Amino acid sequence: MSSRDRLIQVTARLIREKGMAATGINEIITAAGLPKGSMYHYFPGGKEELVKAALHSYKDWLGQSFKARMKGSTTAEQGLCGIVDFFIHDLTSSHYVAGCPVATVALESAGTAPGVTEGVREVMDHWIASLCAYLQYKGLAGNLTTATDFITQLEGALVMARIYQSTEPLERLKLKITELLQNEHTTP
Amino acid sequence: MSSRDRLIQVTARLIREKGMAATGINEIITAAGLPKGSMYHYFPGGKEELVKAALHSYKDWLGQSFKARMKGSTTAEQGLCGIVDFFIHDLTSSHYVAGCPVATVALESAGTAPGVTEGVREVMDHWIASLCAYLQYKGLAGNLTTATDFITQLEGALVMARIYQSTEPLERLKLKITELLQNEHTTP
DNA sequence: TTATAAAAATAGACCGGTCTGTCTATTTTT
DNA sequence: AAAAATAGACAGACCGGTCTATTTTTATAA
Repeated sequence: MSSRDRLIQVTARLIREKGMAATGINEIITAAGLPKGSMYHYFPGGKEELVKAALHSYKDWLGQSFKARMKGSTTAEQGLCGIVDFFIHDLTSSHYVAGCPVATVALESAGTAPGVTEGVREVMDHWIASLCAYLQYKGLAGNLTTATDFITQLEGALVMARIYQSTEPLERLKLKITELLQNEHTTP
Repeated sequence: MSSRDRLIQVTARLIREKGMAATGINEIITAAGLPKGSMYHYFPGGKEELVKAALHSYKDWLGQSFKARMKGSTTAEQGLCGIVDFFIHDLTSSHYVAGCPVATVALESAGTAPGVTEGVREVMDHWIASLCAYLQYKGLAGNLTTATDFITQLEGALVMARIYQSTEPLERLKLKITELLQNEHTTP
């Protein structure tokens, strides 16, 4: 992996675990095994640019994972269920250290760093659009609202899962998927 | 207000806006107009103890607000709607700087500071129990699950609201309250 | 193919500032 | 007089970021 990619990967992991403010530049370059010069060579914009690149990498990574789980399933219900399972696996295998890759940064930056929040928004938009395309592909009259509702509930479940160190909130979300899909295309 | 309370209030506001890691002790004491000696006099445990005290204050404050909105409403639907409206007001009047008081800290501390996460969990437990008691008071066969589901969806909506700087996620939650209550006590 | 110039990347010392936390006084209250 | 609270200097570590070399790679020309 290139030095640039290594910086992004390390940053992505650290901000996912403890957020942006608690993740230092020195910590990042030490974990990546690179000198500070390299970091500011690839990311002249400093920490903010690096964080945005890390968010961007999540956009691609999760977007791909979403598509894979969608296309590998026969029904929309199964697809959404697979996405939830994906996060269940991530949570348990990391002992609840790895939650939603962007939520922590989103809350940290909401009032203070508009540029970072914009990056978060781009990731969200991509996830929702990706999900929406899948729902339509599966023949559902799914619109952006349906996909947005699912992601919203997923975010809530991920917050609660990390607080209580339990997958129960996500298991409950899985139970509600059918109902969520049914209710959506009956309402205007 | 006592010096101790002032420290708690200031800390509560700051961690709500930008989290725990980005909020410094010096910033807190400056905003509170107190010397460092006072801070470590009241909170010998340092930053963590102060943050936990701030979380505790949120427990009381929001718990009271919840009860007030519940008792002031005729139906359970109206009560829950009032809670959502409470957050809508907080978000808009603060220009989306003030979201859920504990979510940011919850995500920041989930993997790194167990003591703080425990504080978050105590707040959540209190909110859920308070909500549950209200649902039963209103004659619903509401159990902990119903209240937990509502809070979970509220958390998700609050995250999305801050990302998109919009109250729409919360407005959509309001529309789903009736359905949420109906579905709950029909399932075992 | 080799010599050389230009560009890219690596390396880390260093800067001013801020971090949490400690410590000793001094003032205020009991 | 004793206890509580206020006051802030100070310490050692770390912060993000800048800056100058040095090494490595790439491109070009003989």
